[in-house]
Amino acid sequence: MASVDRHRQIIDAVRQTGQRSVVELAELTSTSEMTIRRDLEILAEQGLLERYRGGARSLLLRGEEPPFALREHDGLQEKQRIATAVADMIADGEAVVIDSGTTCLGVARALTHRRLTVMPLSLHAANALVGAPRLRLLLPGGEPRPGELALTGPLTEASLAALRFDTAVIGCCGLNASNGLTAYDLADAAIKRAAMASAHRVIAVTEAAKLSRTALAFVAPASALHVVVTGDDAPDDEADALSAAGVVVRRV
Amino acid sequence: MASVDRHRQIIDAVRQTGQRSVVELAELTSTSEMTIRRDLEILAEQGLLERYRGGARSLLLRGEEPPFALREHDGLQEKQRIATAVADMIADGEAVVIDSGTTCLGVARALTHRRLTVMPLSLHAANALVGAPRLRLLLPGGEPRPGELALTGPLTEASLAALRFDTAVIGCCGLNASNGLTAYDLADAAIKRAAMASAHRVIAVTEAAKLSRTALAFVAPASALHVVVTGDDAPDDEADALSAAGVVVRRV
DNA sequence: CGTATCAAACAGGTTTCGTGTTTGAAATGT
DNA sequence: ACATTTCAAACACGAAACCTGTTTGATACG
Repeated sequence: MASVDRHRQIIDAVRQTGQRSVVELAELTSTSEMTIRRDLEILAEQGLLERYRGGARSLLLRGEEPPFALREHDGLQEKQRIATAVADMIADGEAVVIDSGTTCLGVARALTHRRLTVMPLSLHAANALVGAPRLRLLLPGGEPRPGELALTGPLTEASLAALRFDTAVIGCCGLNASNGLTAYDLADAAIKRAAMASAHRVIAVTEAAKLSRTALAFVAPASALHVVVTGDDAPDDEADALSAAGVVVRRV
Repeated sequence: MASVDRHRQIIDAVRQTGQRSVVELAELTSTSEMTIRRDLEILAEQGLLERYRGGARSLLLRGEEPPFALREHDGLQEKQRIATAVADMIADGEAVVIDSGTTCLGVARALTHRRLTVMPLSLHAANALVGAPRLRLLLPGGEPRPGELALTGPLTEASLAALRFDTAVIGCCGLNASNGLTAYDLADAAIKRAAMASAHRVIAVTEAAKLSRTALAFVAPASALHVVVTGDDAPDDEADALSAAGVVVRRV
């Protein structure tokens, strides 16, 4: 996993100053310039940065969501704990809709060997679940957003509107009692709302860090959630505020 | 690709006599019994055969469709030629629905770098198309059938019913003038019909071998097709019969 | 026109994967 | 109950794939 670390190093360096030269990056990572060029080519392909002659500039604007490929390796343990905790809350035979995002992908993986009906809202989760023998996999229609592979659009909303689930597992980009559940992407926000409307019980999952964050698109007030599963280092005041809004907060 | 060939050898041997012992297969492939056991484990996982102590028995019944993993490596060149021929028939800007199956997967791959709106009817094709920069990818809902990953069911039909395409690329398990277009799977047949109904032009793709075959589920008469693209070793009489039904036959 | 940057090709090193062997455990048959 | 067969796990070996650095000739920029 040496190359992955270097990629992250490059991304961070480029984001820090907006742009970096190939020579700088080669020095920083103590590799050859050729390796840096190959890395930049890969990262540019993923849309993480823009290549120009002699270097690269960042495409990650402040306040924007970092891309899936990066978030996937962040806080793995916390996500794992959250995922198993959520899996324990779901009973065999239930029909579950699982939102897009890395935390929800973890939940999907934790449900692989269960006997359930599952509708994932991203192709990442769908791919993780195909072939699961006891699982009934139901895919919504829609347009997969590049990278994230989250399904959005009228087809997705129509698919959700046609179904009723026992539980919705919703990810979020920001969540707190005052601003409610928020997302970076407007289309995503609409889908989250639709998924919540189609489910009897709503479980929100989020790393502790997101409790102090608020994203662009408002999805729903905290009171619309039944359970929030988050990390064990979630601040007490936020947890209390959510509890006061009638939400069951589970820190794992 | 040595192991792939051995797997095929094993499958063929097992299907030939219904079942084979581990010792027999080890001798036949001139490998160790341990390797055979590992192979059988893999193949059993794919649902290609059933393991029992000392050997394995075939699960491929006569007249049933061989699984995706096997067909994928069959007649690669013919499929490639068909795929490029179909791609040439499609103009930039069109909206295209692409059926499931290995031949259609080839067509999807051939369209990767085009400027089109594409709705694939299988997750295999969907995965091949995500990340294509100029492509607008539209996914139908539905339940992915294991292995094939073909999307079927009411959600799929609803997605298709809501849209109108310029071209439908349809695969088939059997096709000839007298029995029309046929498929192995009933649910698949319904989807093919829905896709054809939603498209202005219908292109059927099929290896030449399938022109002399007829599968269980009737989809549509040959006259419902506008173009058939097939291999260059397609028999003249079948091609003529299709032409007589008003279909343009393209042999590549 | 000179310099910097780049992409392709080659070579070395490392890692991963597949295979074979061994060993002890489990299952089957007598 | 015992002997035999079958199996799975562990280890070791070799081949293939991958990553990286260097070289070289081409291309872009000032």
